[in-house]
Amino acid sequence: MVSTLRQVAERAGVSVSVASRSLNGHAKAYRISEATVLRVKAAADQLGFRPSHTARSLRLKKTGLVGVVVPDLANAFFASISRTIALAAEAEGYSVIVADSREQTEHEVRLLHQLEARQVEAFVVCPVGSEDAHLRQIDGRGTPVVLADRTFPDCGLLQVTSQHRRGARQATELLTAKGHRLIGVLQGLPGTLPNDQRLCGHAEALAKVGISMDHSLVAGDNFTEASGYVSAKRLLAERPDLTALFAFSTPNAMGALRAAAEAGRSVPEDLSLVTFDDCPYADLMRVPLSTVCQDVERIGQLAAELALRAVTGSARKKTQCRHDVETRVIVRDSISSVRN
Amino acid sequence: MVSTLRQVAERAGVSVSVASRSLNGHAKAYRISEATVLRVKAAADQLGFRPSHTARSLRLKKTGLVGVVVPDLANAFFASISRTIALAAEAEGYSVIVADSREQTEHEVRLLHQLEARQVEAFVVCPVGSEDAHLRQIDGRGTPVVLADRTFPDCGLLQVTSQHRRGARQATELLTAKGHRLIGVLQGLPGTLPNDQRLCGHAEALAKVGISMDHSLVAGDNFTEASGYVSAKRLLAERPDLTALFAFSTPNAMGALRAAAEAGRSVPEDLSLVTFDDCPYADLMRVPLSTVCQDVERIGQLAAELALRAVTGSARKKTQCRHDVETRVIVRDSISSVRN
DNA sequence: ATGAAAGCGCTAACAT
DNA sequence: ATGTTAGCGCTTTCAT
Repeated sequence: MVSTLRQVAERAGVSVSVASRSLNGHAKAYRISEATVLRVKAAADQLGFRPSHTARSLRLKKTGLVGVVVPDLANAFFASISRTIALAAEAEGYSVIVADSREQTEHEVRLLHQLEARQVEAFVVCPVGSEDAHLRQIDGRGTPVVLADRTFPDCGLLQVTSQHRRGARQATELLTAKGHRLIGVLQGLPGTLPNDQRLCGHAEALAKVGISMDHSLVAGDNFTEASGYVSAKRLLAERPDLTALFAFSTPNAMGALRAAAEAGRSVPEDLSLVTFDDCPYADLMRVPLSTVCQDVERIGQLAAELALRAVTGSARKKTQCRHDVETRVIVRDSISSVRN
Repeated sequence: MVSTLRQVAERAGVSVSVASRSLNGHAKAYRISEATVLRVKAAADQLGFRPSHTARSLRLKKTGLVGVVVPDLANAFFASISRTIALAAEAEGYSVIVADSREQTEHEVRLLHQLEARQVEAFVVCPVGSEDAHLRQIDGRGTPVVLADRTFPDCGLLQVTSQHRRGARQATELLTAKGHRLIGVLQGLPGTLPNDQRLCGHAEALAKVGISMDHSLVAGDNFTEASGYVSAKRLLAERPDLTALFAFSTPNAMGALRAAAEAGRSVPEDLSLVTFDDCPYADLMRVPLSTVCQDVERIGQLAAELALRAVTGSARKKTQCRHDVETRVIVRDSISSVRN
């Protein structure tokens, strides 16, 4: 704001158009003389000229902004995703506006609209809740929306998530291989694709050892620590015969750990635990959890690419709108064999 | 972008100014009739009108943007600060652009300039390195810069940080109270105020029990896990008589934990450890660390307030440009008594 | 090789 | 009570 293009032009003794072109590297395209270009550039940095991104955005109808909306920026998973997106965006000259929806749809909607008014060119959102109408609406209105992590079944939007079913199957297999047959599930938000796919995977793994899933062994209503704690507490009380728990998120698992401690069950001796997704310093925990961890970097990277591509790219190819990133099994020592 | 104010005005059969005023609540100030206002509003949402924030920014010379630059968004501490700032900013109608400097001054400078060009109205930065010239320069150029966490001695900028000296004194006292006299220090980045103040606090606590600080017991060159690991490794090898370690950050402490394990020293039995700042799920770690933890929420909140105030507020009051947020001692069990 | 001028969408004097 | 108009700072036809 310190100085405008016009001032630069005046100082260099040229018109604003020449100044603009010189500074934007359109010099040769407009056959502007070398000398002039130099003169303009000199004037520009004498004045400490910083082109107004705002004015440019208005003129070009391109803000160079990407909106990222996550449920909780303090959660390592979302912080990491945001970071990756920020780095990827930056590499393409974009900036990222982050917004924290505090796990509430109401906020999510408000923030989305706010950012829409700021004319972000694309959204990456890790949605809360199990409704996607508002997201589809925004996308339909012209700002591409890519969903990351928490996606929805049958939703036309671009989506990046993990191989939940396969991952969950592997997780449960870790348990069944050690003889566990009575496994409690601490689920996340029902109705979301990650949750429901993990449920499928779990059922598949159980089927392999000839048992069918008992829905009374599934508890929980969100990916939060509170949900994990409450449901583990309940499950452990109602079904003391459970030998293992499968937590659908790190916070769920942490809640379970606390509930287990309170119930006097030590992990892994009296209770095995496996979780979906990892957390920093997991190996330094009292109970290093065996887990099926998501490739957060890759998810963020891919989401950023899709978002940026949707902006610059031509037609939206509906082919493969969902990307399932590979998960990785990490065996630590939260699982013990069932004693017969 | 779908529709402009002009279209709304046309549809409502009024001029753009009336439309603008009606929509912005300046109706009564301009004595616009109730009926007109209603007509305009109706037209607006029939058209799904979203005022262009870009155009408004240009006109008002106010972008409503705050730039947040942190060394590593995946680090829980910075993620948390960013979150708090985002929430506080949002409450005032501002949005936050986050940028990750990857612990490198070079990137920090580049990002800062980029955001400056975007005309963010204020910065909150957790700086990397021990140079503040570029930050002062930006502030001098008109965009208020408030430093959070990593501040610098004698730097005219607004700063929010913790009571490092007092906190460090308390941390060391936790150790000396248990009889520790040979304490290794895993420091962060020398030259930064947090680091140097913590060193002072440490020395003070030692002085209280009649010993003076031995600088050969201080190692480390950054707040990273790598620095903690390497320096702990070295210290433990060179001075096997050390009975305790004081890590200046969570990553430093985690590095120390790994180094200790490799050196065959178990914490707290063969080595006590205290750290500055906390981390999520600290109580669920194998060794729940005693710590002096920072009030991240408060730091973020205060930083956001200062930044927002600097924008809206009148003259920059130079009085008290540094805010030292209280720390809190959390005793867990990483400290044992020295056996005599 | 350079300039004049239109206009992106909005707000706020300044008229009526 | 409502309309006209001049910009905000920039890019880009369209002239010359």
